[in-house]
Amino acid sequence: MKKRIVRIKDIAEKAQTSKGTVDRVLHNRGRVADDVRERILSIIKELNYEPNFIAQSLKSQRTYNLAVLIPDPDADSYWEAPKIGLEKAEKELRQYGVYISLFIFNSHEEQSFIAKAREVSKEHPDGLLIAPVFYKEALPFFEEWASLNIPYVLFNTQIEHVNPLCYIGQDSYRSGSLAAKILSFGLQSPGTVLVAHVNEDISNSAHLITKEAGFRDYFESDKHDSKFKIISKEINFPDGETLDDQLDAILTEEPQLKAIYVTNSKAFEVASYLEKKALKHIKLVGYDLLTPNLNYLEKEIINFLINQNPLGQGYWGIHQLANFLVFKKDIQPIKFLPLDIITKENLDYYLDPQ
Amino acid sequence: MKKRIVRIKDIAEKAQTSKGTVDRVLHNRGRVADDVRERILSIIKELNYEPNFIAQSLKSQRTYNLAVLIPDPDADSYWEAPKIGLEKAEKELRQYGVYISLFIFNSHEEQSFIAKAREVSKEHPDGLLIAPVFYKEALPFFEEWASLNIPYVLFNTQIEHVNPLCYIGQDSYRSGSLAAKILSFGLQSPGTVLVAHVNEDISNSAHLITKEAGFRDYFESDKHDSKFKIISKEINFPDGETLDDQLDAILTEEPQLKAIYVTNSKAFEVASYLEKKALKHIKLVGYDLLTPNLNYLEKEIINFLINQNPLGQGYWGIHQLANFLVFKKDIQPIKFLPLDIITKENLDYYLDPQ
DNA sequence: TTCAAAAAAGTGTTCGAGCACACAGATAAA
DNA sequence: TTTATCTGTGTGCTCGAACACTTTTTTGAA
Repeated sequence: MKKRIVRIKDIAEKAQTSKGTVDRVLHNRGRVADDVRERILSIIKELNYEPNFIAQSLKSQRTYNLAVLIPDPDADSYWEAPKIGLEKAEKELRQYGVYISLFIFNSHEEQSFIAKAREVSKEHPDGLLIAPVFYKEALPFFEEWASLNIPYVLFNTQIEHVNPLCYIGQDSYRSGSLAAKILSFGLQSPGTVLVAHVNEDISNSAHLITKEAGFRDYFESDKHDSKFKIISKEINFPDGETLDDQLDAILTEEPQLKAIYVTNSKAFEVASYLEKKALKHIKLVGYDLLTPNLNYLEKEIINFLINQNPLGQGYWGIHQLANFLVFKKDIQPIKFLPLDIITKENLDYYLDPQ
Repeated sequence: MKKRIVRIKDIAEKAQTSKGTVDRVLHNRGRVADDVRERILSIIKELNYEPNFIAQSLKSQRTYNLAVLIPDPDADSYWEAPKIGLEKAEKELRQYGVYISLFIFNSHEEQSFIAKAREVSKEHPDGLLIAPVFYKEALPFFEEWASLNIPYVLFNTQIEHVNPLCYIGQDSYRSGSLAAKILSFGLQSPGTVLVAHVNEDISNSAHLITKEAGFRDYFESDKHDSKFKIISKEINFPDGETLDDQLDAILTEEPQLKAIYVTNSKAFEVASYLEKKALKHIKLVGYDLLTPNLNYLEKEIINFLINQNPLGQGYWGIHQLANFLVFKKDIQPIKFLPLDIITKENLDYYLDPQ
């Protein structure tokens, strides 16, 4: 039951040498006679030596400055959750010398992003966690950070053809399929299903396209034999106005509308419309546990929400950087977070996880 | 950003005394002159001293032997997952001196449980994680362990009127409501719904009763105006036989059967029947990600599974004991794990969590 | 054979907290 | 006054790994 913990000293004794030499073998520092190196290496394997992480971190005392580049949570409350998550991770990791600096940009101004990204480069952090909402503007910086040897973790938005330490977020395609599964479970009679992209610049948001593809493919697979007509719309409206007119138009065109899938966290905008018009029979699925969404989930106007776990994204993003920098663990290049299905009945457990 | 870490030595210097004295104040060990104590205490507060946990655990070297009392995973594969979870926790906590001893009993023999529970008492572990499937037999032991000052954590089955350090598991009532919510979302036309307790001694399983209550209350709440008839049955059959006859009988009696809710992990037994008889229209919801369940989830004969997260129960059980014993944290008496809704599309993320 | 340079191996200090022990000064008992 | 006892305080070693520094051994050129 109690495995004796193996120390460097134990290895040294068994190899009839000193801890200094073992240390040199372990860290490839300095020269060691080949036969001794071999002997030590085989003993390390035999005894299954694992460095005492506690002693290691007590000694080293080094600190890790991590930068975080995210949109302003005050402007879009979606970003509050990642911030809470990464602050939680920082608290847990502080004793290992991990510190976080926030670089907050305005999610509506590319220039603000660029300015903050420049600041990050200037800071030379040991690692970076970034939500690359401005795809094109971010590209040159990825090269810059790579050449500066700053490992970066992407979250929220997956980007191809760059080489992050790791991506953290959801599998968008699966996410779309899951939404389709839920809605099709609740739909018996034939009708129309709407995929709504609300207030989102589709050209810069590949992941929404991917969600739609997952959604459509599910309904178009053999088993549904075109019982449902899938349409998709971009619905954009300025601050202070509503999407009532646009949804009115859609409903006139498609009176058989049975369900709506909102591809981002703006389901509450649609829910507000459905409530106003008392359209109880239209099923609604969306994303994210924002307060306005939760209100409509409680009223069962939104039937299900899929949790993208933004808190977890921030939390795991920092932890992945720490796993790499502090704990020297190997990092899987993609960490997909669970697609949690949330409804009124199980909501509580996802609001303040762990 | 970087707060300088405060050491005992810093406090000692500021109080113009030695670290030994500060140490005595911190641990109420030995005598210290009142004025010096006051001075040190106020400086500790002022500098916001927090002991360096890493140095602490390096020094102390003390080990914690935790006992785990669970049914045999080889006999009921449900118990494999908790075992994996607690082994994972042990691995993470080994560097803090945490060791686990397993006490495995036969889940069909009370005597085997009693024998193993006695062994636990003899071992005098520093803490205990227990799945109290034999309610009546366990009661006297809880008193014994309390008097031996062994903190114990319950998981899987919640028991009233005993005083564990904490309970880890699901809110059974909510769990039943959630199952009802899912099924009612998928049921449009009126019909009968069956609550099936498969191969389970109801008299010793309060949590299954609670699940049924949550399920019934959901359907009986105002909004459903008795569209559905809820019946419940205990279905028991010996090893090697099937429940075909009993389900045949139920279907003859209730030809309008639209959905089945299996209250434990045995949904696959019902699914096997539905597949054989090609009863595709009957919706089925059950618990737990056992391999046979997953097969039927894949085929969509089981529509949804609710994950009781047995792996997480083992994992968090050990972590709660460590939080209490090693990290001296306060423990909430109940830790409800999320009610995860699992379907074919999001299954992957729950199979090997974290 | 000698000796300096290079190679290899060994020693000792450090990180922060815990704890055993040593030691000083005060007080009391003989 | 001497000796014992009690308070209060300070010192120094320990945990395991990292790393700077020292010492020993080997090598090869004169």
